[in-house]
Amino acid sequence: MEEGVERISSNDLSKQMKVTASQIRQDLNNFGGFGQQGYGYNVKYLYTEIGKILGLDIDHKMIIIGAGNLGQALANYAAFEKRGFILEGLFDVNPRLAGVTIRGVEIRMMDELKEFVQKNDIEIAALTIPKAKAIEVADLLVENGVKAIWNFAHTDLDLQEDVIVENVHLSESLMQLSYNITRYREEHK
Amino acid sequence: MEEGVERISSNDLSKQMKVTASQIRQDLNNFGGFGQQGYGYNVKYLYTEIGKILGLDIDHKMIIIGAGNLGQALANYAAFEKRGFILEGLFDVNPRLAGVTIRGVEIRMMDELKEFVQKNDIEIAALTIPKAKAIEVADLLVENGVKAIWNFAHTDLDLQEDVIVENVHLSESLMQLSYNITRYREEHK
DNA sequence: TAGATTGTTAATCGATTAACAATC
DNA sequence: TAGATTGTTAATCGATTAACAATC
Repeated sequence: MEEGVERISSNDLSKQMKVTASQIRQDLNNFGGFGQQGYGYNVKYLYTEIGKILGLDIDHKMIIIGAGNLGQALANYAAFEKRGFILEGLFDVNPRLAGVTIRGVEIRMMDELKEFVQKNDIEIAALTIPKAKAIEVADLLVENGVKAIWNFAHTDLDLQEDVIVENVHLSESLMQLSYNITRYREEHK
Repeated sequence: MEEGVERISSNDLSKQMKVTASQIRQDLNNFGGFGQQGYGYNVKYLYTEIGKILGLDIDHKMIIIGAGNLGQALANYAAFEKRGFILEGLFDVNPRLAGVTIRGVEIRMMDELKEFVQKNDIEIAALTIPKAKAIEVADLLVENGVKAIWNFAHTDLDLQEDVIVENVHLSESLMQLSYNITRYREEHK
């Protein structure tokens, strides 16, 4: 779309994405028929439809718990807003951060969390706090209506099954990298 | 191991990990036989062996390019050292950061990068810089001996196939979460 | 020796790929 | 109408699960 391409075939997509054309057609058809025989897929239309599948056509109110380096990094990442993720607040325990704003969003203290979540109908909470506090904060969030947790804490959360949890465990990602280095070395020695 | 458990059966592991016992045995046996009939798996031994498979028994020299919030968050995460990932340096373009240290590691300017990588035999580089610079910096790193890139930039790197790339695309993770919210809603409406 | 539990083979299941009729 | 390319069915492949003989 950025390159101004108007239509694309599953075959061309296949080359760019390094998956088979068959799989692209099969997968897209799980969600509906977005193409047209003899024509291919209209890029703009496909983009919109995939956005709908992913829920990017709807706004999601979000807060970040933990305004340390990682929390601030997330808050500064403007592209989230573009995708419908609206940052409503940041929370931390550090009183030095009270009232500081990042991209216009205020950092609040943890004792305000409960009321804030209820009043502002927060849907998603990003958890960038230490392991020790993560489980209890997650419980509090869920009790007060949060539907999904984006979990950066180095622990697994065991929440009721109607709560969506998306884990980002950076140490696992680094171990995956390390495994690939090791495997590559063994295959080439 | 943290709970002082000495031995464990594939069946008990299965319950904790939410995969079948069969799969645990099948998967472990891809890498060798780590258990003993009638006994199960020795927890400490299994931990060590999995560490070896992942390459955690060997030290990996690492640098971080980009000392913004995300780069600093990574640098502050001490648990990496424990797993053998040794942070040797941080790099940034911002002259205000020159000479600042994080956990004893100095932030250097980008013009020192090439020489530093060569002299210090850097194996892994974490890339926490904007998209626009990522591709060119990745090329420079690879030219000077870096074997693996931990890529946080919002772009895919197309490097020679002997370079290991591990992508952490946070926006994809957030879209996955959004998809799960959407899917859950559709299943329960 | 009896019981437990692995390592491994065989059976099943699901996901990927190939093929092609439908249709723009 | 001819060519292109989808949507979809059928074939293949690989991964997961079940079963059980080996053995601690």
